[in-house]
Amino acid sequence: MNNKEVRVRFAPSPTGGLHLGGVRTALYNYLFAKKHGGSFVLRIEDTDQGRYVPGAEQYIIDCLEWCGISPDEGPHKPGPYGPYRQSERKPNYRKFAEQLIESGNAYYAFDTPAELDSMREQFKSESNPSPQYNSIVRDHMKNSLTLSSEEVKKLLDGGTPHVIRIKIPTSSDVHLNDMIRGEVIFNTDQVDDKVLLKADGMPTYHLAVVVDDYEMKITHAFRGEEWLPSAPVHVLLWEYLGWKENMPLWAHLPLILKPDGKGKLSKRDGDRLGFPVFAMDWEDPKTNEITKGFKEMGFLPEAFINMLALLGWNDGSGEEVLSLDELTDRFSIERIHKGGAKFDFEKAKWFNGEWIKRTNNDTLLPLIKQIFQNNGIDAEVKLLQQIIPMVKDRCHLLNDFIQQSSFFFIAPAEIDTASVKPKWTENKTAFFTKWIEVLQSLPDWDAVIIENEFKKMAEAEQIKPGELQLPLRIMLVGGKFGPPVFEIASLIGKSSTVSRIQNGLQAIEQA
RNA sequence: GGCCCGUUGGUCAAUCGGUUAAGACGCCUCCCUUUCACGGAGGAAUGAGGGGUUCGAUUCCCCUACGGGCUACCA
Repeated sequence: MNNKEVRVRFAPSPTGGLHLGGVRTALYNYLFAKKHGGSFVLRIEDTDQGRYVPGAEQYIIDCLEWCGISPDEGPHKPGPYGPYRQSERKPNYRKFAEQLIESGNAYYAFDTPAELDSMREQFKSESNPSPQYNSIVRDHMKNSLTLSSEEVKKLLDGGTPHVIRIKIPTSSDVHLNDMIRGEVIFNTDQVDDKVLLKADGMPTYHLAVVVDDYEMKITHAFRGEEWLPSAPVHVLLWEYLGWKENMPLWAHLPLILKPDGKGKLSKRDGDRLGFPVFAMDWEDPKTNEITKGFKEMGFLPEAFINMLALLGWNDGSGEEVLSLDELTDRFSIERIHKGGAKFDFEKAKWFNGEWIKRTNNDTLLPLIKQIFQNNGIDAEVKLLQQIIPMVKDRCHLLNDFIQQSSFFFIAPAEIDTASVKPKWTENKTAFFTKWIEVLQSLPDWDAVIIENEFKKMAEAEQIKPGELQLPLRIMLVGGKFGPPVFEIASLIGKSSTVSRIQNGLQAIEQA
């Protein structure tokens, strides 16, 4: 770190929804940058024109903003090291690839995809199911190592499609000092001659990540563990380009795994198991298929990032509910785990419940109002202000407010008569019929008064109040849930209470 | 197949050679509540296996097993 300003980057590909793992990588970048007073850069790695998805970039920016971890520099927020889209940096890469050819660390390769296929077919064997373009194979291929310089020049001048590959040295060890994993050693005999510059002139990830990290003065590079196997290529590139001194410190993050089976979490798992995998709703522009996001599922951003931060890291204190500021304060790379963590949606919901409880009612209000609106209910603000503190403790998701309080605004569509019908008796019908009259004559409409009257009358009728309270609840809210029943009655008002009892009685009789 | 990474209850995990092996989620019981929750009190449940090193290993080393990642002109 030696006095250099900390600069980190989150470098996603704009290929679709932003995955949990991606958000966590962005989050760790953000936490680390903020903790050290550094800069957090967003770089769009759109070098694969075939996988580019329009709208994905803006979506990523929106997700980060929702999470409260917006980058300091990026395509949306120009800084001194732009442009921040690799496609716009295209002219930049070729010269470095050619510089590598110049220094003997790379070469032109003219093999067609078909020739590569047949090579793989030819070298494929029981003991080597996936042959690589390596030091042995390259001698049998069409490249500037096997062709004469005249032939190469002719091909180049003739505009023959070609790529530039790194020339991996034989039998040497590449050392990588990972901040999380310590020293990892790779033998170059296991590494293949990766393509650096594609036939379309675009760099591959391998070249682009090194060039851009260098030019953007990145000091610490976080990425998923799936990148570890290609790390030696990157280390070699830093060396060959003469930038070794400036190579960022690497941190390969553990993966987020499927809750059940094995393997890394994918969008499919979310669909299959019924929980979101993306930060926010993602609509595929091709198919118009919408994949649910945590936001729309009713998560608070504070809870979402809190849960993610703790998936693979903790501060050792045992405290789990932490704000972004607290996370920033406590974050440390040394405490990031090495092993992958299975995602647990139940725990995620618990985090959200905790955050709903500790979020101001005023902050909650517009969110809840919006959710009601989405459900076709125009919730009156004054009423909401009374309802939110009453029900927030029973909600794990913001959407739970619908189940827990929609009956304040509209009469229940369905009534759970099955819970009361078996124990229903004639005298209960009589009770409620009479009770309606009492209610109508009540001068003041107040929860305590209603409750007292209710109990008084139950006693007079010689029925246990408990036997009557559940039916009353069912009639007012539709089921066995919600806050104290007399408070509900008080809030929905006399006429609604009376009409719901009337309808309820009818429904129970008919059931 | 090869290479690399990993392995404490069902899940997230603390422990940095000596502990009755924390805590949280989930689950179960009880209390509160004649709704559902919240809250409170309890409970069941963990060091993959085998070798070393050491007075002493969950902790250090090795092997095995298991899990994962990578093995594209995708990132």
